[in-house]
Amino acid sequence: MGRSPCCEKNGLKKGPWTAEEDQKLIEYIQKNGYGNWRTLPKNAGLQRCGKSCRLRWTNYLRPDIKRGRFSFEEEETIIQLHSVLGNKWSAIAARLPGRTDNEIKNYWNTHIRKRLLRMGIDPVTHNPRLDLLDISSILSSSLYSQSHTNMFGVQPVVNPELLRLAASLLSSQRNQNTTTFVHQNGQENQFGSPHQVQENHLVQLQNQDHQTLIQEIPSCAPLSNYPSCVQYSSESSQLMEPNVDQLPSSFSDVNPQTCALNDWQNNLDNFIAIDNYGYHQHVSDFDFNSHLSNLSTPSSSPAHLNSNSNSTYITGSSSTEDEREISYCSNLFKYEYQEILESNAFM
DNA sequence: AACACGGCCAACCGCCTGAAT
DNA sequence: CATTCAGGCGGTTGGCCGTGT
Repeated sequence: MGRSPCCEKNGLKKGPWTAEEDQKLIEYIQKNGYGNWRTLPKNAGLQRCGKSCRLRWTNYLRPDIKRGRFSFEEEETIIQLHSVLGNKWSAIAARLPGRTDNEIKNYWNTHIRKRLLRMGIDPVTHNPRLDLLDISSILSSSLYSQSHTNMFGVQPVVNPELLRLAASLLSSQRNQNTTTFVHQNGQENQFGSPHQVQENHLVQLQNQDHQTLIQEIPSCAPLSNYPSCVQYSSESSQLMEPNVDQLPSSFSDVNPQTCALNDWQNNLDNFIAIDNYGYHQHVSDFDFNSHLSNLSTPSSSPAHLNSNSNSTYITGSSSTEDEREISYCSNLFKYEYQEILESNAFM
């Protein structure tokens, strides 16, 4: 009934491959190609099962394998694809040339997953972690304490617990498969369920009269729950739909060591930043230096916000992890912006 | 120096799918 | 239709290695 396990035979070696075994496998495949993995080990003189040979070749010995650390762009791609595809590692790997499903899976589990958890994001759903919701704390903090600070080291202007409660309530509404975004001019738009690619982004803003406004901003962004940026209307003290015409013309390319912020600097008044905890702050009020010093570990040199005649940028951390974290936050802003444009949701 | 601990990742395991018989 | 097989996939494991005590 069915097939028997391929490694059932006695005498077949398991465990780490030796250099000699690798050489035998490489030489055989270079000479004969790889077609029948079951007969390959015998023909190649290897005491391994075919499956072990195939895995060794596809995950390690293949000449087109890209070794070394994942680039920032690769990491972004993985997160984006995972938010759509889930744990379909092979499908994700198919879009990352030179990377194997095994490598991506390992990298997800050891790096990205932990990073998202640290940021309060559920790595499965890519939504804010509602398991952190504590009803009692919500009830006892209806007037949110201004002493809270967020990951950027600044005081938030909204209550994150309330945000999560609102998210929970809206989540139940979403089960009806549609949500409504109220347009600035009163027109209503309908959007699909949260698990569709057209994701909705919950935005909450507390105005100067401490009245809480809750709206949903569609973003067409798998990353819409990551630190993001939408336009803020100071006239009405309400969060309005982004006016695409007033968004920065471009965001400079970001590399792990230098994050150009000049576009932000020129448009700060038009934006409100929202981190993944739901904290809001005018971009102009963001204490980037404070945020960067928080990211820096004692063993690394502190990162700095620098300026020259052309741009403002982040530099200085000797820790690769810090650099990645810095560019991560910055690049996520960029993503949100690009996806707003691409979605045509507001046009 | 010795030990404990945790992170990382190559490799394995079990299951699934589709093709061949 | 049932069985067998090869290959693929995702989850899990075990050992290596760096770091902290």
